[in-house]
Formats: sequence, structure tokens, C-alpha cells
Amino acid sequence: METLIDVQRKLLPDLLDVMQNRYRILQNVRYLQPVGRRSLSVNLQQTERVLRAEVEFLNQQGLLKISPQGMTMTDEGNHVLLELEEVMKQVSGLHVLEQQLMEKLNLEDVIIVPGDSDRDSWVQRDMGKACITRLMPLLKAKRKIAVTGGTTIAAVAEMMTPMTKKNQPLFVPARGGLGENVENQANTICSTMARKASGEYRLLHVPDQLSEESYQMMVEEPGVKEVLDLIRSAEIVIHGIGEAETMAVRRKSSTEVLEKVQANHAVAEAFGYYFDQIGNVVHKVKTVGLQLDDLTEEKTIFAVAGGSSKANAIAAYMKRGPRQVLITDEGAAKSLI
Amino acid sequence: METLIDVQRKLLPDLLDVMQNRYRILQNVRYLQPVGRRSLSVNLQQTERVLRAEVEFLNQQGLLKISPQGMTMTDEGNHVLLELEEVMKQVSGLHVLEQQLMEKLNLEDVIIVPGDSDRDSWVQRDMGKACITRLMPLLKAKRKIAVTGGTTIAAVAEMMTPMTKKNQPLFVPARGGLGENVENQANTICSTMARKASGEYRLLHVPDQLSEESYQMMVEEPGVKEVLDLIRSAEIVIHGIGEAETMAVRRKSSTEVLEKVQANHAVAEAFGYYFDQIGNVVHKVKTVGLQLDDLTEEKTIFAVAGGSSKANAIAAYMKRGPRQVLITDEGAAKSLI
DNA sequence: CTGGGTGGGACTAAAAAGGTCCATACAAAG
DNA sequence: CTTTGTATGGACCTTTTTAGTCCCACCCAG
Repeated sequence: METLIDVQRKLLPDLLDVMQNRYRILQNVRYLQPVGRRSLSVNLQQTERVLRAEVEFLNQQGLLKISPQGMTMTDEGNHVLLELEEVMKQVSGLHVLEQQLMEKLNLEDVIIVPGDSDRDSWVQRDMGKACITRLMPLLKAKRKIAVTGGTTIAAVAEMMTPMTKKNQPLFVPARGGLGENVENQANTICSTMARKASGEYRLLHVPDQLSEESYQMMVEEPGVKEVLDLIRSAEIVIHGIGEAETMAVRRKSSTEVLEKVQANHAVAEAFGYYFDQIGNVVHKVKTVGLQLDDLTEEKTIFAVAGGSSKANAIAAYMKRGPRQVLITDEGAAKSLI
Repeated sequence: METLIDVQRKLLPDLLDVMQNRYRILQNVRYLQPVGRRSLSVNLQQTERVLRAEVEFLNQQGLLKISPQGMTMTDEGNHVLLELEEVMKQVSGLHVLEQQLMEKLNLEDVIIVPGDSDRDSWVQRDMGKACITRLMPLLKAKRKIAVTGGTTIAAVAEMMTPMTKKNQPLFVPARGGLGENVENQANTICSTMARKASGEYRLLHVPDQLSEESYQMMVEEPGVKEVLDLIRSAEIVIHGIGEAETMAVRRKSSTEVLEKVQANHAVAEAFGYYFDQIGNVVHKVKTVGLQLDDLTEEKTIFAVAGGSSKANAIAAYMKRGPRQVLITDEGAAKSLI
């Protein structure tokens, strides 16, 4: 049995925003009464006009009284406030978390989905959906999307919905082979996404282990070069964040690398880079494609990672990473705070 | 402890309408799937365009799937529908009642407020508020309002809110003295309403008991005649409905009248007319003002009456009364069905 | 091939929301 | 008594959203 709020979140997501806003207004009126529109709007960080509309509504509903001295609560308003207190904790918990995370990690945006993907695997799918939803409005202006590998990003790909033919997106893998299983490789995910989005894609066919000379030659190959150019000019990047050791093991890295990762206390991994707790790059998988320095401010960068166990990794990566959008879950978010 | 829905009803009433609508759409899709926009819009009595917007939203939320064969439910959609069933009974219970009553009594509109004014006196105030809310949008086109007496209409007057100076309403009492106490007389209510609405008003000064000749003379008085003309040309009428015997007693009618009312099994009373169970007029208080035949289709007529004890009276009056707007409460509405 | 259904695009009219400014009223302070 | 700061409420304009209307491409069964 899900709670009513959860169902409403699906059926009318903006309802909760409106509700939360009106709740905040009432809270503030109660605290500051009698108070005028102007000072209230400063407190709530809203323009006077929109606040006015809300206040007039609340007045009409009889939840607050509006007089030449300012606004005051009515009994009914106080009553509603009281009734809502418990509910709003539940409703706005995540919103509050989002705000906190956004400030703490200096992010462009944070989206938190309820649940913990460590515990429930379907939470990953929710993150995927949230990512797509956040992505959609951007696709009118941008269309080149670079994606990495990993199970989380694979979940994003699974949730991808087709988009209009007008702005067909173009997907490219962010970096060359990183040693993952085929279903978690960037190339695979890239093509899955493109198929589900009914968009185009290019693949990066670069073998995992090559000598320095071979790399140089590969890079000069026309087919490869074209994709590399696409990657660097991508306007959107979607990547996951992993725990360093887990990733190193999963990629069957050499014991040498494994030891390096452990010796330097690497905790986070993102598109082939390993980071320690304070955000230093301690190791980098040798391959072509997007480099850390390529993640400039012009790109919109999505990091998708959830599960309380990954909180540490997220925190570490975000110390170094550029200003970006983080999509995570409640479990990770709570551990992060 | 009120339920969340009750609080939301106060805090965001229109969002609940939206929710109900989306719920209905999902219900119908489940029943008719696969179904196209067009046939769905016929079923739901909505224009195709607004339905389309909703459907696109529901699709994006993953609650239904939209394919060239038509729309079908997703698992998540079915799930949401299941979760909502219980809630919607509560949310839309009144809406359903409203629909039923509207059809059963052939009314223009029905508004039901939760509660039973027999049990809780504040329900009358809610009816008053509902009446005002329903009235407001009409005031741009119309401004002459005739009101009767009675405690219910007095409650409406109490809840009246001031309106813009642009369209100042003009209040007149619907009929002359009916023998009520002063606080429930049409004149008193009329002036109260006008004051609260910051509008104008005219009063009808006609003593209760007069001989036939005196009546004729009164009616020819310029001051009285002007008001009578206003009354007949009123565009809006607001009246209550009472139980016949109660009203006869409250008005201290002569035993003769009382016996007449009882002998003819009158059950309902409205603006001085007494009706029996099948809507016949069995008695009429002798006074000037609005006559039953004056209630034409051009006028918008509000009947405000609540409490399960009044259900019988409402039913009786509505058999005879013109097509109008009924504002009542849950108690009366449930008894009526 | 055709005729009914499907979704989706495009254009326009209408309505709502939001930004900005000002008139006015009230109360406390000078 | 006047001034000043605060309050609401009205007015007006621009922008955005919403809704109405048509029309097209498509699919599938008869």
C-alpha cells in the first residue's frame, strides 16, 4: 500500500509543489503576522505578484485574513497548518534534501527519487525515468548526447522514451572500452538509448588493451576521429558514478591498478577516472574519448547514481567534478547529508 | 484528525478536480482499451484537445501507453488506479452525488458541501460560502439580486465577501413581510448582504398584516412600486427552503393557516409558498413581491438548503420549482438519493 | 484500394499568469 | 495636525499557457 502522496506524486506532480508553496506561505504568515505582501515576498523569495495571487486564493478559502494592517491567520488556517505538518514532512522531505544537496555540493540541480537502490532494484529505474524527464526539455536546443557505461546508465537507457522526429538526438559513447561486460558498456547503452529514443547513434570501436602506437593510429582513423569529434562537441553528458574498488574489480583490472587504487584510497569512479576522498584523480583508464577537462560549463552534465552505499563515492566525485545535475535516490541523499 | 483529502480540498480544490479527471480518464482507458482520443473524448464528454493534453501527460508519467492502435494501460497505470480507488470514493463522492441530484431533480447545477447542518451548525456557513463562490462569476453580467429570509440565507449573508466596485450588486428582498423574526427577515438579510458586499440595496416596507384595500394602496406607493419593479426584474434570486410546519409555527401563523398546512400535507416552504409532497401549492402567504410564476428561465435562481431533515422539503419543492441551482449539504444530498 | 479508426503537427484565438507601477488608506511617529 | 512608512487593491501591459480547429500520415480490416 503506497501512501496517497506517492500516488499523487505520479498523478499530478505539480500539485505537491503548489501545496508545499501554500503551506510555506501559511507558515510564514503565522510566524510574521501581521505581515504585508512585500516583506512576505522577500522572506519567501517569490515575486510579489505570484505571492499575491496565492494570498488572494488563501484569503478566499478563509485560511488567512487580509486587512489593511497586513495578513493574519484565521482559525481555519491554523487548523489546516496543524493538520498538514505531518504530511508535509513526508511530501517535502525530498525537496528539502534536494535543496540541501544542491547547496552542499554546488550543483546545478538535484533530483532525488524515493527509495534506496541498494535495497530495491526498481529504484534504479525510477532514477532512469527522472533522468529522462529532466533531459527531455533540453532536447529542443541540444541534441548530441554522450553516455557512459554502468548498470545505472543502462537503467536510464531502459527507461528512455521515444521523442519527436523534429529533434532527433544523437548518442555517442563518452569514452572507449573500459573493460565492462558487454551489457554495461557505453557502446551497448548508447545503441539501446538511440533505439528507444528513435534517434541516431555512433559507436566507438576501440579495443580495450592496445599499445601506445596502436592507440595513436586508431585515433587517426577517420571513422574513429569523427566520433571523437562528436564526443568532444556533445552538449549533454550522462554518466554514472561508481565505487572505486568495485569498479576496478568488475573491470578485471590488473593487480597493479588494483593496488594503486587501494594505496591511494580511491573511493569514486566516473567515466574511467578514479577519485580519492577529496576529489583527486588517482588513476585513469587509458582510453580515448571524453576527458575530465572536456566537461566544461557549456555542457549539461547528468550524474546518475543512487544507493546509500554510493554516497561516499558521489561526495568524492562531486568535489572534483564540474557543476552539474545529480540524479540520485533517497538512500544516497540521506547518507550524503 | 481530518484526512489529507479534506485538507487538500481546502488548500487546493481545483487540483482535486484535475486529479479526479485524470482518474476518470484512466478508468475509461482501462475499460475501453485500446481506445483512441476521439472515442474517449465522446465518452468523457470533453473536447478532444483538453483530453489530448491530459493523455499526453499521463503517457509521459508512464501511466498509459499510447500507440497507433490506441491507448492502453501500463502496469503502473493499473497500479495507480488500484491505489486510488479508495481515495477517490472519498474525493469524488460528493461530485457523484451532485451529478445524481442534478439529473434526478432536473437542476441547472448542484453544489454539495461536506457535513450535515442538522448536526454541525458550521456547515450552514460552508453552504453560504459555496453559494457566494458560485454567485461571484455571474456578477459581471448581472447585478440585481433578490433574496428571501430564513436562517440559511442569513448564513449566506454572513459569508458574503466584498466585490469590486466595478460591478456593484443591488440587493432587494424577494417578498414582503412573511412574519419572521427580524434577524431572519428578507429586509434585514438584504441590508446585511449589501453591506458585506459593499453594494446597494432597497428595502420593501410592507407591514405583515394589512387589509386588502391597504395592500392595494401600498402597492401604488411610488417607493414601494419602484422596489417591486426591481424585484420582478431581478436577474438572480437566492432563497431558502424550509419545512412547512416548522415555518408555519416559526411565523406564528394563525391556527387556521396551520390547520390548512397540516390538512393538505404541506411539507415544503419557499418564499412564502407552501408545497405538498408532489409540488402543489397548498397555501401562500399574502404579501407583495416575487410570485412563483415570476421565476422564469432567464433568472438564475439559487436554492440554499441543507440538513438531512430538510431533504423531504427540498424534494417536494423541486418538483414544482423552476430549473435552478441547488446548494445543499452532504446530509440532505444523501437523504435525497 | 478504401474507409474507418489511430496519433501527431500546426496555426490561431482566447484566457490566464506574471511584471510593473500607482492610487489610496491607515496608523504611528514627529 | 502633518508626515511617513506600511499596507492593500486596481490598472495595464507582456508573456505564457491553454484550448479550438484542421489537416495529414499511418495502419489495418473489409
